[in-house]
Amino acid sequence: MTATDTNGTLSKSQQAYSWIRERINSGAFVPGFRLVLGSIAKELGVSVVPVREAIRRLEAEGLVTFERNVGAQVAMLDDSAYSATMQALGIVEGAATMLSAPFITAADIAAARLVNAQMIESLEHFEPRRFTELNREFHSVLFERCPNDQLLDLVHRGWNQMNVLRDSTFSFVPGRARASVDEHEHILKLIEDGADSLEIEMAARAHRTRTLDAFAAYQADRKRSPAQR
Amino acid sequence: MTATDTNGTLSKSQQAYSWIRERINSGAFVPGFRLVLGSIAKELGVSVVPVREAIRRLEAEGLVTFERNVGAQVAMLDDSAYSATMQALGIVEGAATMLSAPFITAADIAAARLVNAQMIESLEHFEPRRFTELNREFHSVLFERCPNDQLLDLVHRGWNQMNVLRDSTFSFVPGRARASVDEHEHILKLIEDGADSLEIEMAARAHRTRTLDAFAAYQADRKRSPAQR
DNA sequence: AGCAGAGAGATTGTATATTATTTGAGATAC
DNA sequence: GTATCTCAAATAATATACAATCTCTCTGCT
Repeated sequence: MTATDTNGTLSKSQQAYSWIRERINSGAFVPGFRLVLGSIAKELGVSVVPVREAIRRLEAEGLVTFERNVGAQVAMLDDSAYSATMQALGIVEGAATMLSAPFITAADIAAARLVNAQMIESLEHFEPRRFTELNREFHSVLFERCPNDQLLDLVHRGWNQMNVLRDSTFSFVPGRARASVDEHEHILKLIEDGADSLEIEMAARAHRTRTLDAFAAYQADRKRSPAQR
Repeated sequence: MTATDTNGTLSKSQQAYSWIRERINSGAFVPGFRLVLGSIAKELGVSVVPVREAIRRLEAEGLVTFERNVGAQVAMLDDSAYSATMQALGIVEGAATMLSAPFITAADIAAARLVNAQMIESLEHFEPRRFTELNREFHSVLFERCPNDQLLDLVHRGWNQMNVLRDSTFSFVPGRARASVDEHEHILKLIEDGADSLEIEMAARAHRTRTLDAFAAYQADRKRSPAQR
């Protein structure tokens, strides 16, 4: 019964939601792109109401901004918002990792190491998108077993918000990639050794803090010489 | 009320949103209450679409649950969801307090102490709702100066979700109230003394953890003797 | 060059039809 | 006689089409 309700009959608003979300995530709708209700409705072959509802939902998730009587556009995080999101994600994700730790199996760790190895490989021919994918896959192992659904939800939200603007910023420090991979291994080791929960949490958080610092440095550098990117 | 500031022209969906939200917060719409689109629309004198949008927004905030072709009802957190929310809130709020600490002024601390004193007073003639109000007011001082808006938003979300079900659960441990007030003072003192940021964070988090423990104990007790409450 | 007004385009809201779910009555089987 | 299954009617959500309101832009006049 619940199996069949999600199958063929998918509510049009949900359909619209998935459709738009897909485009945002794939980068077809870049940050700042204006989402016109009528156009989307016509393209999807539905009315404007479901589209509107879908957009409202995306707004609540922070993927879309909405202005009264003006319309919606794909969220565009400026540098400061990006930093804030990253910091918040670090806090939430660190806690989720800490809570997950007792439930992470040896198999999980092995899988994570495999992903990490792929990340190292991918450094040869660096492709930002692929690296980001792998990165998310790795981190998933760290927090997916978190027994607190509420917290886990916050983590997912944070990741999604980061994804919104990744095209414009994720390649900001190629030099950071290598260090990132090493930190991954460090965190894995802590979990494997059954380290103190606070230590695990802070290691996971620091992993983001360092990215944040690298970003700030890059940002300052970019300001100094805006020409050569 | 902040009611008439941006209004004059207040979008009907926003109007509906505020109206429903008000009722939920005031307890007029108790957890589990069924929100029928048509009825609300008629009572507000608007069409069903704005109401629907308002409810979708409340759903995104976690205050309302929505089921396809069935309808909406005020969210009802069971014990486990309540615990999870509380734990997540503790984590997020603890971090927010930690980040706020450097910006908290002597005046802020004085104000917080005043609120705390009122909480002690209110213990004489204990009124759960008043106590909850004061509690939120106190905690606001601790995290409102948080420079990270994203994180602050998560804190607010958490508090609102707690509010949804407070009527049914907040009076669960009157004995906890006194300890809570003492912990408040402890946190204030740490901030005042410029304690280590991690120490502040963990003190703030522990404040919630203890409430959580008390709740678990109460829960177990209730299971043992469900008759006498 | 700068301001005013008209018009196009997009959002917001209403009325209405459609679709899905639930509920209750009646009939049949045990 | 009770229980269960089926079918129909009511109820409520979902989607469409239409109307009205607002915003932004482009053009023309001073």
